[in-house]
Amino acid sequence: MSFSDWREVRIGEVISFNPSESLKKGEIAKKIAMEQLEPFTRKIANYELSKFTGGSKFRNGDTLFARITPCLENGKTAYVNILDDNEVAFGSTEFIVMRKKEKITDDMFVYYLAISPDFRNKAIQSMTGTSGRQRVQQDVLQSHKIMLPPLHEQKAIAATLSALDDMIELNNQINKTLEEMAQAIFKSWFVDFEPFRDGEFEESEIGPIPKGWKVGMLGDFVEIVDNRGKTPPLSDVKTEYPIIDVRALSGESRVIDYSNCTKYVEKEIYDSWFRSGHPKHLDILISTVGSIAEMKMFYGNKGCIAQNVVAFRSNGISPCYLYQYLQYSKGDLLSYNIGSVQPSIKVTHVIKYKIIVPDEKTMSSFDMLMESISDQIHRNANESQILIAIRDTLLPKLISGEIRVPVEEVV
DNA sequence: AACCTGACCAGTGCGTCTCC
DNA sequence: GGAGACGCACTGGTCAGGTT
Repeated sequence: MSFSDWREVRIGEVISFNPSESLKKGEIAKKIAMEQLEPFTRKIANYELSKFTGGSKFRNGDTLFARITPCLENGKTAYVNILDDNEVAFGSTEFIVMRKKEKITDDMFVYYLAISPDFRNKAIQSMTGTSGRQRVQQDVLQSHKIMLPPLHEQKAIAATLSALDDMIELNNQINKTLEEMAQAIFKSWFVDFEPFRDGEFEESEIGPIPKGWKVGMLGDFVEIVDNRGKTPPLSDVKTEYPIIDVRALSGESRVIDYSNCTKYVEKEIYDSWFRSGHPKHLDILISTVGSIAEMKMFYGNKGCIAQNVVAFRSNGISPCYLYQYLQYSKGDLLSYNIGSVQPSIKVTHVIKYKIIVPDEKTMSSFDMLMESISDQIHRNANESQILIAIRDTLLPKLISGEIRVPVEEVV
């Protein structure tokens, strides 16, 4: 293969920016807000139906490119595929809409071009504006020159990257289903007591429970690890000891997404500074300020908890049981909010929360069931991290032609 | 050592101004 | 009059440092 069929073009010649679309004021249409874009995620998580008042307009196959700081830097770029054919939707005024040109560019290739480091860096360098609200200069992007492969090779490049994104999305979907299953089983056993219906029940301080079970305070079944409410001296470079802060606890999955961790400490600080210790495998990390009662299971053994995060280490009950219990009780935990300016919960209050503790046999069977689900979720999340790393390594090399994808010659 | 407070930065929607 | 540019306002989240 040669480069003879790749040609130098200005991006504006081969991609339409903010193509004209019409929506009447007040018309109900699908709206995709900035918050619905996840960093470096192709798929759009959600949309709402809303009256059109203004903003960017787009169709299926378009790429949405956040142009305002810090959304752009955070990689908020997405590919629209949640609309019907010929449907026009609208979104944040801070999206640049990028659309393929018929027979010149491929829509999925446009998306991968938009998330390629070269394009993103050009966009970030072009940003101007005062009061800290920097925005991309669209004309700089349009006049930026790239080497464009022929259409059939664009499709091949996009298909390669797309296959990886498909697998990542599938893993996420499987994990979502597993989480729902785990919660449904928990509810059936410990809220509705379905498997124990035929047995004897006895009164407890929070209602009837199967005979032989007990009710206790959360604090009796967990040890608490926190970091004294302070921030340790941080490392200038990425180390193997990330600080897990409130932000890292957001998201639906129980597995921490370490790409949300941006602060690290040196080994020396990790070893000496945190007097109450570090989270251990299967501890449950919970946020106590801001987005309160967000929780994750901690897998592995490296990481430090930030202030406003505490670790619950189960003591005498199964960690998976504790996790499902806390997830189910999230509403109750939120009601411990004492913050006036911003939400906050105190551990000293939360540990008084009353929980049901089943007999050992039940606990152990539940744990066996949950452990396999929990392990699978962890494995899938890990696999996704690896796929993301592969995609991010391949992407700039494919877009620039450093690595070529075999394609059928087209006559 | 734990708790509390307020400063400050980040993230986002909205309103207004300007230009075509 | 419509669309884009751009500043403002508000909320969320982090963190240092004072108080208990």
